[in-house]
Amino acid sequence: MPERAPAPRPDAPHDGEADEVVTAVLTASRLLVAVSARSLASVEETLTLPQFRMLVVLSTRGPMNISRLGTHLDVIPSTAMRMVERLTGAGMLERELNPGNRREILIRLTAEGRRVVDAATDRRRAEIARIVGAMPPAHRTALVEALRAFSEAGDEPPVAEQAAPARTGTDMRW
Amino acid sequence: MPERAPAPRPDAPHDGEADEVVTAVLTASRLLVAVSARSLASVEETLTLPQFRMLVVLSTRGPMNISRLGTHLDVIPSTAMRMVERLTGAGMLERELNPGNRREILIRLTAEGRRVVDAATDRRRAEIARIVGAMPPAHRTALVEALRAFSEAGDEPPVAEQAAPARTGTDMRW
DNA sequence: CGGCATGTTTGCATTATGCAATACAAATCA
DNA sequence: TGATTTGTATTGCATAATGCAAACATGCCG
Repeated sequence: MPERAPAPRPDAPHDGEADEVVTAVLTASRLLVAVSARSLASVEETLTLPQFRMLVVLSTRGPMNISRLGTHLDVIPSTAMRMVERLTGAGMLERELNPGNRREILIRLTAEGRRVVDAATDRRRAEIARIVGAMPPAHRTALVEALRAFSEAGDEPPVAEQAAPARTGTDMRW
Repeated sequence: MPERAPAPRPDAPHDGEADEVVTAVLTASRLLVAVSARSLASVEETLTLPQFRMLVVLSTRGPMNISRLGTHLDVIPSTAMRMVERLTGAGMLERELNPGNRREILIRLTAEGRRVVDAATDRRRAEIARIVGAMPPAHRTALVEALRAFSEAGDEPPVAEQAAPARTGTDMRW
């Protein structure tokens, strides 16, 4: 392993307070992942997380071709291809020949696919809402603002070293 | 300890404020997962996320047998078995025959395995710290408290099977 | 038309996973 | 103590997710 020096290090290594924040974030992120997995499992036992992500992309962005679909999921076309085949076989997707361009094929959700997405999404939001509901109300508002600030701060393109698409063990990126 | 609702309603009401919180949480969670994937990829291209999780479990909980290891990762023994084989082949794990009980085998990290875990963990904490550092300081403290309340509200482990946190806190797992 | 770019498929290899069956070892029972 | 049951590890078999490279198909240009 190349001990490549990490480019971004704009902050002091061991600041007690910063450590506290980082730990809080990491802990919360673990909970969030667990919630997602649970919600999905409760709706569709046979659906994997990558498959669910594909349905979600099609649901929120509308029909698109295999390559673009793969791009949204950070996988190469061949992977997207096989996933589409499986989900088509499961009745959740359908392929539509694009009349204007015969080398592209539009992939779209079927009614069944949309049903699954909606059910899982509702379930996840409900689970998160349940957890939030168990928080002291004062913390709820603080959470919204703090998370917004956090998301905003993290939105910036990852400093340097963005070039590599970074090999994908990257599952569960709902 | 906050007044965590003893009987959380299984169905959450969809009032505007709750929706806001849920949306903020979902948005932040996407960012967190992306950060995790990036950090791992930047340290070890050949390591998958499940493999990394296995190393982390062994790092934070110490050596254990295949079955328990699988339990911590939510996979069945055969899956854990094969993962151990691969990671052993990669020089990150080693098997130790248990003298007191010949039907169990202890799996432990090698120095190389520990190095990988530490590097990836440091990298991830650094990335999060970078994001947090870009937040207004006032929001930082609010974030800690709010996330703690959130994690606590959602911490409903089936059993209390967590031993004392062996090392430097933060058993963030993946 | 001929080459280049864009998209889709296939072939091949590896990892992750679950289920079922097997092989041992330890514990329990009759 | 010998037979049965239980706990672990391991192997066989099957499917999904992935990447890379190569084979095709189609659209565009000069």
